[in-house]
Amino acid sequence: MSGDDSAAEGPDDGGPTVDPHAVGRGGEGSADDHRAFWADAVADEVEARDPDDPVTIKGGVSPSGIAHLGNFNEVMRGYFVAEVLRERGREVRQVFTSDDRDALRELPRRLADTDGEIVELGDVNAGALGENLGTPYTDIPDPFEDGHDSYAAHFTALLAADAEALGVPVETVSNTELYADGAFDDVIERVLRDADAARETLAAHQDGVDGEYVPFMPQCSECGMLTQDVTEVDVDAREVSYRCSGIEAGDRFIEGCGHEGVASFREGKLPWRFEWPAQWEVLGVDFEPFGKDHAEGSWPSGVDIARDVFGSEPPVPMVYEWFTLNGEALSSSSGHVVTVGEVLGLIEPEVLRYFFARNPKKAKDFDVERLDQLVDKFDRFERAHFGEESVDDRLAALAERAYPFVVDEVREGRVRLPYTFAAVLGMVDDRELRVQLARDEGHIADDTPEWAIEDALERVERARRWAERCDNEYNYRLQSELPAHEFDAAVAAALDELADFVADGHDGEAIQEEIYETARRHDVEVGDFFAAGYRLFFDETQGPRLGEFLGELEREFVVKRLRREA
RNA sequence: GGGCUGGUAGCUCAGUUAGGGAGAGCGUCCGGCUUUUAACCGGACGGUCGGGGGUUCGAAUCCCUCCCAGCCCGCCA
Repeated sequence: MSGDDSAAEGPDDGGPTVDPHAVGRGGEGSADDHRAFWADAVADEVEARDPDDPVTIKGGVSPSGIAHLGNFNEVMRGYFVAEVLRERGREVRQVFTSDDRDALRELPRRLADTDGEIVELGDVNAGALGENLGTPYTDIPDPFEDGHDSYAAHFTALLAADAEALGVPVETVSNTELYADGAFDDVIERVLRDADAARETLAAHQDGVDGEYVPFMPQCSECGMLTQDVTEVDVDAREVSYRCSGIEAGDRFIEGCGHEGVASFREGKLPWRFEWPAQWEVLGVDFEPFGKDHAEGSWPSGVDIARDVFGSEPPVPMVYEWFTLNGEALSSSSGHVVTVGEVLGLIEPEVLRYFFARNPKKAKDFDVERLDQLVDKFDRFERAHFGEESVDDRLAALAERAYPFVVDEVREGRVRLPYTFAAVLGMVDDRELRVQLARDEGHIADDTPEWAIEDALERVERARRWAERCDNEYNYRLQSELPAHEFDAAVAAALDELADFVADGHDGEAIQEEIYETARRHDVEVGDFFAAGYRLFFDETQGPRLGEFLGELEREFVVKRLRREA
């Protein structure tokens, strides 16, 4: 049978809904079934299958390089569904497969070291890495030589650390270990014993699958490369004979060593189209979210392979749209990435979890320059949950339902400093000064508990880092040393007079007023005088509201600085 | 070329599954905080809901068509 004749075998044949686009978008039920939170709609779908406990939710990626924010869709989309199911009394196991028997096919332009810091390919031994093209990630030495067993182990460890930082209890599973332990033996046997049926099923979805096609890729015992050149299959002995002839990688071909040998089922891998449904089978997967790249190719073929070859039902699927980073596609290989570790340096974990709680069907941009907007949105979401802000019904319903899954603990009385205000506070280092400024602005009250103040100040450090990273209009620092600058006579005289005023002891509001007055008395443009003030304290021509700011600083310091003495 | 998804205000998005008021935040502008300088408050401006056609008493929402973007249609994952 040729692939073209099988168009009628759509993925919707003979089973429950497997349209991956439909799930998470709501059901076809009555108005009562309408869900404010997509994870509830997905959980409905999972429970409708009446799965055995524990319900298993899977995600997975190849550890091909930096685990970036986009990869965390695999973790976070599953996480929310897991949490919803747990709340409904289900036992849930969330696993994440590191698809680490995949072969390195391309050298990524950028990598991440043991601390998650991004480094360029040139900073590691790229030549040594390049010799491993075509070899599974678990058989490639860790380029950072930091104690991990392999390239795969290095990057998988980073991803696991990021998941933990986000507070997601996910169990990482090494695909290579599943093969090595024989977990795949039975499914591989089934595939190869009925290779014709396997071929036929796959051919319906993929061109170029002919009678020669063997759905197993042995690993060469000499050079470690994977090969597609299987010369003989011995299903009973559970081994295949092969010739190491090399594999395709991207748009080129990597030559093998030519060795001819025999590999067991544990010494190789299934091609992806079979491996994915094999994972469902072996791990008993009930739900799996995946990116839109899998929606049209791998998913429909996986459904048919699961049903026709393995005789089992595929999991509940859900397609998520991809994020962009600053308007452009994330790409591990090109290095246009941001890691969870980096992001958590800029926003709180709950804000990032909120980012993932939003509609998975819509492409979202993660715009670092405008993180303040994301944080503002989270703050609104939080206030909506506590009924502290009137919002439209939709958001209110979402906030009521989803908020508890976004935060570690639902706790009233939290203080959230507006992000840009937190960035303003980041212009000074002194903790007490930050607190005082926040009090003046009304964000902290007399009866605000200490824990809430501590939590609130966490955001200041992050907003400070954001201002520095973006080098935006909040990236000012109070200068501890007197900036070198010459002022003209009128401005100098005005500054001296303002210094006297401050020395007399006035509050911030009065100082603000006096700045205007002083400028006028000396026939200095108000704008120029402010600029002089910003120059003295920030070595810039702009800054935060100056009078109030100076009113909070140590008086002696302000006076001396205005007199250009220190 | 075929298929799938998306396109709503300057920006980021909600609303589309189930037809009925076009919305939010930010930005901008104006005003307030006793007198331009970013934090706080109020108000205004702002959209042919990608274009066109159709169904309907009524369409951002349903149907058709076209345009644009991403993805898939690899013995890649």
